[in-house]
Amino acid sequence: MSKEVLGGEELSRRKKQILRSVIEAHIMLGEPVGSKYLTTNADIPFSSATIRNEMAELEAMGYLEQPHTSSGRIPTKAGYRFYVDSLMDSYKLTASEIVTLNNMLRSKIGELDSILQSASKLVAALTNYPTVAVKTTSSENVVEQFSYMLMGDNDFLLVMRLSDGTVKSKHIKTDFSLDKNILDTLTDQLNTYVANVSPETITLPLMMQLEKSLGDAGKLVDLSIKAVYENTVSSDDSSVSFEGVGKLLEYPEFASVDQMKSVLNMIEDKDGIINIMKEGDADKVNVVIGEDDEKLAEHSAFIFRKLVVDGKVVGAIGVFGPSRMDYSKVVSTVEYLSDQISKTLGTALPEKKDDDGADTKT
Amino acid sequence: MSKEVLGGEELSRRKKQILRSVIEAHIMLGEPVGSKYLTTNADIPFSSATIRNEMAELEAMGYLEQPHTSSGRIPTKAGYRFYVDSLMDSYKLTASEIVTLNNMLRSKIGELDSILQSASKLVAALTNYPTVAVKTTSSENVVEQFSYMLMGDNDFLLVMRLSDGTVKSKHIKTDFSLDKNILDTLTDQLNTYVANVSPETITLPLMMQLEKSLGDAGKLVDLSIKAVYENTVSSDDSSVSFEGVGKLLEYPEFASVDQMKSVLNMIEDKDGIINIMKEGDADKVNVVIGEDDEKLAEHSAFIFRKLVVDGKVVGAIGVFGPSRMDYSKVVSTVEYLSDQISKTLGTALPEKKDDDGADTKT
DNA sequence: ATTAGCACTTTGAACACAAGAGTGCTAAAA
DNA sequence: TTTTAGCACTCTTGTGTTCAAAGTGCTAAT
Repeated sequence: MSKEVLGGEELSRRKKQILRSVIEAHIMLGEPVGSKYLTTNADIPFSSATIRNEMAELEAMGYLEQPHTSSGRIPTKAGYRFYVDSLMDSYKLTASEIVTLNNMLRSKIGELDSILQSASKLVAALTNYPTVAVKTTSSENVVEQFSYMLMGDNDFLLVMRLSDGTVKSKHIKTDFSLDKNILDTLTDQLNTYVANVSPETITLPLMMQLEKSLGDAGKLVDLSIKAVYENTVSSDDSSVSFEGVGKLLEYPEFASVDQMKSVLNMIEDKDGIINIMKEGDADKVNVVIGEDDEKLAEHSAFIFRKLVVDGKVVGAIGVFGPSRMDYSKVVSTVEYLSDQISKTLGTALPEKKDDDGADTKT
Repeated sequence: MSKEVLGGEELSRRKKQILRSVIEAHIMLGEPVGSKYLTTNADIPFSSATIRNEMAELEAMGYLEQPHTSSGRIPTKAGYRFYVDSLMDSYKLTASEIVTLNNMLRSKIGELDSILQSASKLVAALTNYPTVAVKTTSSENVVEQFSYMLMGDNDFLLVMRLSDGTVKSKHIKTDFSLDKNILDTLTDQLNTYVANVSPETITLPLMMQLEKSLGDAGKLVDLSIKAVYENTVSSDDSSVSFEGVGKLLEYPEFASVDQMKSVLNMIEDKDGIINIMKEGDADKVNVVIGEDDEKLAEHSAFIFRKLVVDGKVVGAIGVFGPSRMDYSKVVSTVEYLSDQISKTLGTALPEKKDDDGADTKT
């Protein structure tokens, strides 16, 4: 007769079985599930009355709830949580799903942006839930290497390779004549004194010293440092993009104007998404289940995983859906795909040379 | 008793007045407007009966329609069209609106991406309709200049400046040792033979000749040309982004699940948007009003203008809303803003040098 | 410990009904 | 000839009622 509320106490084997059946049935049907349904459709060798008793207890423990006095039970947030953490089988991706995923990766080799885009399209198609792709800009970005392209007599392009692998450039116009020598000197000095240094530590004395030592090119130091700042410190390049939001409308819990409203708000509130994702662990698939007090809207859940490349978090990929979503399939898909992406983008040199070593383009 | 259907025939002064009043009232209220409403709220010096007669004729002519036998009239697509083309006053932007717009432009000088983004946010806020920002990639993009950055002993970054001003790069790994000489030779040759050439005209013989003449660097020709292709021909960089879609829910005609569905579909169908925009004139604000047969969903309208910089269409900015949207205000806002953006982005060199010649970053 | 049975609650669909809004038309007034 | 008052008619919308279905909790029997 355990009646504790969420006491962390063990559930009997039978309770687990019933909880699990309720949740899986509810994931399938989207409707409250009653005792009778379970007796006929799940293989539980007890009568509806027994199940009713057990469900009443599961409700008291906080795993189930009733929308109103007389309808079946639906899982609470705690119920889903328990399911995800302890009850759920992990879904096996089918061979054809794996093939699809791998094809995508192979064809779009190299580019974070385009990988993210096709990955999220693909996951949306595979899971039938909308996906979110996030590209983060690490705040500790520094310029690792400078270079230039001479354009005319009076302008050139300062090219910077950042530590996250992207390449930025800045078009600089001058009021004096440029030549190869001037720019060689400039980039040499920049590579020596400014590369690999956090922009905050670039001091005025350093800059003045650089300017002096550079002669003609000195006039360009100021502009160059500005360019560095623009592309590291103040660059707000992180992007959040959605794919397949329309799919939500197929799920009755979102097919109301109010629900739609909150979803649209969420979509437009990129910071909200980023914040949720920030709090996740970097080395596993995170499952956030929404409820009243949370950042996430009620009846919705968010499954995501950060993308780690060479030890750095470069983005994340996630799936948004109703709280009754197909956790096991989504978790497996996200897990597999993000692992592969991380590997693909890693610096590991190609083992064999039949594959060209293409990589990181901006 | 003219009873032609849309005969292109002149409407009497009184009919115009009534049509206009109906449309403006409907834009305000969002509901069918009846004869009685007009007698009391618009200053039409006739009785409701007279207005009823006129409205019946306007309906026969195709400018108005009744949702059902006994409710007021609402404008048809033809009605809106006539209103936009002939009846509408142009809205005067208020001083504060102009100030807001100009501030935005000043602060974000230089960068198409970020200008588009803030512009669309601003227009969404100002008009209370969602906005669309489109960036197009001109298909005649060619690489104008090649350069490189040596990274390790076995990899380097091929840097390309494209004719649209953007800079792209590709990370290339090799299975032999690199040095400055090899890469200098490579980029020299690329600049001589491949720069400013449409990628379609790069033939195999040319490539083979290049490979031969380059010695060690020859092995890199193939990869380099591949990089050129990736970034010009097959680069699908045009982007469509929405801002403020949630606002639509405030308008009752969109506050239904079905309507939402079609809107979400539209948002996800970037090509659809691009196609609609393609057909617009480049030198004016275009107003597309949706109806059954059109590309655009019923009850919605789309107002947009292309952004022309130095004679090239680089993008577009548009406003999406219900067909009863506030045309005059939206048209004015879009017009003003897109004019200013086009000017701001034009090549005019900075007059004074107190402003650094910042430009085009990737 | 389990189950059959029953009374009870809630939902949701179907239906009827009244009120309100707006029309078209006719006949009178300007 | 043009305008308007008046009236019958239509359609929508909201409300109240009824009724069946689903599912529960509890008691008593197995």
